[in-house]
Order: sequence, then C-alpha cells, then structure tokens
Amino acid sequence: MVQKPRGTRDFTPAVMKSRMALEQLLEERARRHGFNRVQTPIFESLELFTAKSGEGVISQLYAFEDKGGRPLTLRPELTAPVMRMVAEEMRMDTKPLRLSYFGQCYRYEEFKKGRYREFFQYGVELVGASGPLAEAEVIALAIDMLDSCGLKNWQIRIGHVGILKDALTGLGLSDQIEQGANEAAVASAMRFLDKGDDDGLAKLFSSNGIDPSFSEPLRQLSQLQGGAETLEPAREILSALDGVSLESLDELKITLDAVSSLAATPPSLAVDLTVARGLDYYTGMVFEVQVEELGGEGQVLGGGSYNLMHLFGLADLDPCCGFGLGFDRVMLALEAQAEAEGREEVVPGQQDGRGLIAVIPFNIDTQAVLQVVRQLRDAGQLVELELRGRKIGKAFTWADKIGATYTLIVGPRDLESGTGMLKNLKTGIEQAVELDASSILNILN
RNA sequence: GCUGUGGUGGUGUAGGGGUUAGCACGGCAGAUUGUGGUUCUGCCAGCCCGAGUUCAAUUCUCGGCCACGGCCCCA
Repeated sequence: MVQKPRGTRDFTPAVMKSRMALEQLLEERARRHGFNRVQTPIFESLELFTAKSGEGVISQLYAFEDKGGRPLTLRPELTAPVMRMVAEEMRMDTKPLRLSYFGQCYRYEEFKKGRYREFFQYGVELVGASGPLAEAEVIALAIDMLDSCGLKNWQIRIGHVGILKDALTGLGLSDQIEQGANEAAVASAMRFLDKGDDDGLAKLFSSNGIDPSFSEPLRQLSQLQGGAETLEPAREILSALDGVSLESLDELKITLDAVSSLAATPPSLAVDLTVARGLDYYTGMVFEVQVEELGGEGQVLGGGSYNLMHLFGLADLDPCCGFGLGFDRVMLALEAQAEAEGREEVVPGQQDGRGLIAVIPFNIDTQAVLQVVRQLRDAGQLVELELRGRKIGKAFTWADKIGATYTLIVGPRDLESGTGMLKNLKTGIEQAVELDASSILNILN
C-alpha cells in the first residue's frame, strides 16, 4: 500500500478537533494584540532563503526547478516569506505592521518526535517599530498565547544579544567576518560562552590580542541565573570593564518591566544573556520557550529582534521583532499534559457546545425528513442524517458511536401525524415533536 | 551525520522452519422489522519488501523500506 512520505503526518478528525481549536485560540490572542493574519505561498524562490540564511541551507530544503527552470523550494520557515511579502505588497501600509501567520513548512531532515519534515508554524512579526517596548509587545503576546492555551511547566528565557556583543566589541573583538573565517570573532566568542567552553574563549581572546583574563567576567555574566533581578549584578560586571556600553542592558530592563505589566506571570522566567538563537541576524532582544517534558526537542517558541528588511531594500524598517511558535510541539506538550492529568479537552474550548442531532428515518422515504434537516442546519444546529437505512436498534448504536446528543426518529406513524420522536441520548428522555425546526429548538433549549 | 530497538488483520497483541497463524478491540450482519450503549452467533480482515540458506521461510541471515528512541544540528 502506498504510504505517506517520510516525515509527514495525517490528521484524523479527532486530532483535527484540537488542532483547529489551538489555531483558533492562537489567532484570537493575536487579534487581541492587534496582529492580523497573512498567508504566503507554500513554495518560494530558492534565493529568498539562501539570501537570508546562506547557501548552506540548500541541503535541508525541498528545492526543485519548475518546468521553466526557475529555482524554487518549499518554504522551510515563514519569516523570510512574510518579509518578502511586506516588501512586495505592503510598502504603502501604515507602520508598524502587526502580522500573524500559520502554515506548513518543510525541512529535509531526519524526523523524530516533535520534529517532522512537514511541520506547522504559527508566528507573528512586528514590522516598522523597534526598541524595548516593541519587543515587550511581542513577548507579551507569546506569553499570552501559551498561558491561554493551558500549557503548563514552560520556561521562558529572555536575553539580549547586544549585551554580550557590546561587551565583546568593547574589548576589541571584531563583529565582521574576517577573510578565511566562517564567522565573526564575536560570534565565535558567543558560541563559546553559550557552551561554557572557557578554554576556547581564552584562546580566542589571546589570538585576537586581548588579555585572556577578560574572559572571566564574561563567563560570570553568562552564568548569571534568575529573573529580572539578575540585571543588577550584570550591570556591576559590565561597569567594571572599560569601554563597554550599558545601553543594551538598559533596554532589556525596560522590556522586562513592560512585559510584567503587559502579560501574565509565566511559570518560569529567566534572564539569560547567552540566549544566542544561533543566528547572526538577531540584533537585540532574543527569547525562547522550552517545555521540559518534550525532552531534546523541547523548544516550542523562539524569536527576537532581527535585521532582515535590508535584504529587500527596506533597511529603514529594521530591526523587526517576531517569534515562531512550533505548533506541533505545543500540541504534543498539550496532549502529554492532558493525558497526565486525565483531562478530556486537549485544548480549552475544543468541544462544541452544540449537541449533534442524529436524524434517523425509519421505514420511510428519507425525502420526507430532508426539510427538517435543512431547517435545523439553517438554525445553526449540528445535524447528521442516517444514510445507510439501518434498522432502529442499529441506528441507535450508530448515533451513539458518532457522539450524537439527540436522535430524531421519524417512522411511518410519526409521518402521519407530522411528528417525530426526539430523544436525548444522555438522559434517555424522549418526546414527540412537531417536525419543524422551531418546535425542536424549543425542546433543545 | 552518528547510533539503539522494533515491524503479524484497521488497532493492540500471541506464536513459531512444515499450524485451518490464536486472542482482544473494531467494522458489517443476525438473534431483535418502533428504541441503542449488555449478551450471544456469524462474517470481514494479517505475517513490510527483496535476496539468500533450506525439500520447505511469516519464522533463520543479509539488504532495503517503514516506525519508535538517544546524540549532533536546528533558519
């Protein structure tokens, strides 16, 4: 039998119920924060992603040529397409733009739990406003989303790449990529700090003519743990170094203060100055969210301030701020937590308050019930019509299995009197009703 | 990129070099042509693919594919 391609998934109706509820919940939160949904193509020019992330990404892309020989690829992420769209369609729109998006992305990688070749990303971008308050708005939305979807035990880590970058350049490291190197000295240093590689850092300092003893205060800086209160010791460490700017630290303080006003208190918030996100286009605040029980693939959200609009000739709109939310991973975490707590609803509000009405024509011409089926549907009810001509007993089994709340049986005797038997399957109470929507609705309410 | 474990009806499983390949759930039908969720009966439906060893392979060996994990990486 033909199976689905590796790394892809099918979503059955039962699964889609909670996925759709989550999407709607995220969308509702985005709208409350002023963000509006956009959509871009599933495939884009290959160049869009090589411009953003370098040629190296090609190995992980579903890249192909169309019949005209144009180099294309399935999109591996959504930030670049949205930036492209802003440059192409929205130059004249009033700034800032608050955009949200949701869709499939494709990466040719080994897949495993929480990591698929086709995966779903929800995200937002704030374009045309920057600074600590813009960053706070974005973080606040992320917190609001995770809070409202009922996720528990998540940790948000907030940092600012400017702090370490300022310190390192202040000490004399270059933030430019030297000839023959594949990354700037500053980037190497940040990687060493993130990994706790003290020797590597000291060596790097020496080879750049910097006293290796300066690696010590930086190491202390990277090891600070805690919430907003860690900014004070950080300030002391940085103040002791000559020529190091405190501007980024001040900005982060403003951001954190604003977030505490704008959003609920997260289960765990840590200031982490080594959140690097591994990306050189991040310029300011960066943040990410982990969920412990997902293990190795536990990052469910990540974002920050970045410079990308200059790639489209719109450098004046840089930096932008946004985040991507790993929809599949949030679902996995919610499913795991619902299971652990014996919760029936994976996503809050996924169950429709309306009860399904199973309409069962019994020993009559089904045509006779179609009018009332339509009326009920027009009135907003969920109605399923029995189509297999089941006998009465089997029809009840069927109604029960599809999760119906009510059955409406119409047999020959009913038809003569223009009525039907409406039964509540949960209570077992049954009564005759006129075969028109308003009579039935009266009983339902 | 490295690596561990596993693949038997739709699902979950038992078994095992020669068997009518067992069980449970499921689907369909009947017992029960105007009231279901219990019970009973019947039916439906399976050894991932290829090569090798063998008189004989679903079972053993190798390869592939697929699935589930752990590292590396992760725009």
